[in-house]
Amino acid sequence: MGQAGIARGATGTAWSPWAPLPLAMPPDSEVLAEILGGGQAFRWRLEPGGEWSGAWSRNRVRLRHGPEGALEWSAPMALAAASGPALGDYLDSGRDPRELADNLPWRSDPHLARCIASFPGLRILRQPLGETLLCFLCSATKRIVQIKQMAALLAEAHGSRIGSEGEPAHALPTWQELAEVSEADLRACRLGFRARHVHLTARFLAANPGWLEETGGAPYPEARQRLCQLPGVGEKVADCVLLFGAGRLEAFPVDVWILKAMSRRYGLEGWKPAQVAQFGRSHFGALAGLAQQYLFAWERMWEKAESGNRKSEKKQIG
DNA sequence: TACCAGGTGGAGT
DNA sequence: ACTCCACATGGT
Repeated sequence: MGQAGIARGATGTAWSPWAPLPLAMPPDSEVLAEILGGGQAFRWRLEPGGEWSGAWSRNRVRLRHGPEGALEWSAPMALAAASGPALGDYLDSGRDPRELADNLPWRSDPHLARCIASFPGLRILRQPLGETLLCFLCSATKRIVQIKQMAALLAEAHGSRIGSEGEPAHALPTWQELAEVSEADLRACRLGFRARHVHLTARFLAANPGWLEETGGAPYPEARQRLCQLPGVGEKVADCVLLFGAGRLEAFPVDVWILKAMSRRYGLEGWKPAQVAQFGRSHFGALAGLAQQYLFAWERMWEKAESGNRKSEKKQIG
């Protein structure tokens, strides 16, 4: 594959040659895993070869580390011309994550400083608004791997094909497409009680064209309020949609991990989610959502390490 | 086997 | 306004 020309995978899909992806502060493999697989997006998977394959809108790409820690991308030949710019936009390549993080109040917040240092180059993705809404409607009381599974089933069953073959080969269904899908068929995608929310939201959005796009452009408080009118969307999901699907970095989603983090690291024991959200926006400021992602990543890493420690203790004692 | 997962909505105080 | 709980499903 070193020579010029196209690569052909085992499935027969022709992929463009690997091309460099210019990125300030490219993430190492751990941080890349946090960006693509850490709960912002649910359409990426780590292939056996070590590269990531993902899909959004009508795009499909593969991503891997090249020489010097830089990132390289490849896409199905027919889509490759559009995929480069699209991937740059998706990864917010125009911004330097170090500069963004430097505008967080880490100087007066030792825990935040520690989180930022642990995930250098962490980025907030710029995902399509509709897809972000769909995935986070599915997210309620589910683990990330399960949300990925639901998204994959929805795409396969109800999304249009992207490119020719290989995985993931289907786009997520649009809201127009979802409006034609019965609640029972959504349940068949293992959505459980979330199927009703997706179904009702789809009917609403199909009946109100432009509503979602208008919401994405509205000022934060109004956008949040509008999203919360959708069935299945509460304050947490609304904030995730605005943060990951509309680039609204002031949104501060509060899930169980952030509740733990704010309780353990900031002493906010027993605080309600709405109170924590208010605290987060005011303490972390205009980039609160970025701070949130650092806290989220750090807390999950910490708990994983903690459970690992307990296991090895048990081993030694028993 | 219980308990938990990037929660929300409705009912009852 | 606040508290409690059902809601589907799969993993530990």
